[in-house]
Amino acid sequence: MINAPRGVEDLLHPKSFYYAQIEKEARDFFSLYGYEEIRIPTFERTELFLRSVGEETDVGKQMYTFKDRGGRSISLRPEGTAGVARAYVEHKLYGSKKEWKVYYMGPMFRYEKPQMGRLREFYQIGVECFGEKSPWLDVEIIEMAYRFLSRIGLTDMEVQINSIGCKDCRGRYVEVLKDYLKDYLDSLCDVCKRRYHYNVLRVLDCKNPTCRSFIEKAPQIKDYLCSSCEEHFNYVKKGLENLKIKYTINPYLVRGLDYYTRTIFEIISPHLGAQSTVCAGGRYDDLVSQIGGPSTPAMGFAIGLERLVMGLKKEGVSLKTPSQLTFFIAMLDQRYMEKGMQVASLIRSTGAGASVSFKESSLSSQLRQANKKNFSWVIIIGEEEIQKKKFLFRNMRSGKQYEVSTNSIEEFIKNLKGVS
RNA sequence: GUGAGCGUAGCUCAGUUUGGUUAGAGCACUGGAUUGUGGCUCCAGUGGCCGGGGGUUCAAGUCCCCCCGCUCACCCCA
Repeated sequence: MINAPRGVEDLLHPKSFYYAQIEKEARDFFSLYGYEEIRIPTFERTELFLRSVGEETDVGKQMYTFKDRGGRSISLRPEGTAGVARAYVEHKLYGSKKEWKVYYMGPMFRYEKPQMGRLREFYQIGVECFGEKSPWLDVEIIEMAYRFLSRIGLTDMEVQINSIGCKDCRGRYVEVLKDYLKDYLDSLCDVCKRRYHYNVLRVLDCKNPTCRSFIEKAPQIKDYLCSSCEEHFNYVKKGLENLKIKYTINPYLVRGLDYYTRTIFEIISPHLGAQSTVCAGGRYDDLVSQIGGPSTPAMGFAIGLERLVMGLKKEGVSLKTPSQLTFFIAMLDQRYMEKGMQVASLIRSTGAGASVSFKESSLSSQLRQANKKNFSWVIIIGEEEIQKKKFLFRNMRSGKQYEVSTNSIEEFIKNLKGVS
């Protein structure tokens, strides 16, 4: 018995249905904002991801990386943004002066130890816009994420925003923060001691109570933003209020990567444990230049499907399967299979659903099956029906039965459709 | 990478503390009560390498060791 590798899962119904439904909704909804779908490769040159995440060493270790037969280093995409940015540069879309608005969806891969809401293969839906620096884009994108999640049915959400400034003002802030923490370095937790050196901003979201007490009194980035970053952030806040999007400013919200600039945001679904971020996004004005394109402002977000579905489940939201006219064809003997298959075929040609009972079992059992699976109608085929050249249509809601002759089946179904 | 918890029927779990005949329940499935009619009820039945291997013992689901897997948390989080 060969099991699936660690950290991957089969998506069975109803989860597969949920994913499909959410993806369908995403296509419809994002297009209302003028976004088009892009399908990017599931693997890229490793270098692309390494360059997009910066010099960070830990991150590279969490990728599925291998050499192809030509000796090139290839990695399965750990996220969507880098690939989209690469496509933007490769197709020279910056030439057209217009902003480029795209969405994508599909599996991502990270070699991590699986835990709640975190798998090695996981699904994301993402949105990116290139070539627009206006804070109003930030507002629209946050709105789009928020409204999309509401539309799917998530109600318990918290929108958190923050500005981490640009290279210049963040650089200054990092120095100030380091200077402040220097005196407490010995009291910080072991993890923060390390973070102090390689990514001091990460100290800000440490959960350790002792660290927290120092963090609460620490200087905050909002007081160190340069005037244009501050102005940008003010527009974002005002814009969100204008659209009645409730948000909280989380001064400790940070990002591990250094291509992020200015606005960053997360949408949290509480009661999802340690992995409660359903949607994370932000502005990344430095990414395109980092991977070799012309300096281009950009902003986007990604939604994690497993967490979204978990959130829906916790809230008791269920996405309804569209009610469909469905027939279950029960046979009293395998001899009538040929007839049964013909009837099923005929029914499907009218656009209604039909399932044939393949197994030989009692009529009781077949009706039980049909009931369990929520069929609205059962067609019974037995000796009597064959003799009379009529089929017995049983309505599973009312229990009423109708004799329908072979050549009036289509008409019968047509009438049913008119009613339902 | 670190730590903790768990692994018994298709599913959810009891039984493990204190070793003792043939390993249980509920749900699901199949049949019957109803010789061709579902849901409710009742009766019966199918279904287990008790995660794998080794050890202790007259005897191991139960105790000991190793391995594997799952889960949660930490780390990390694009």
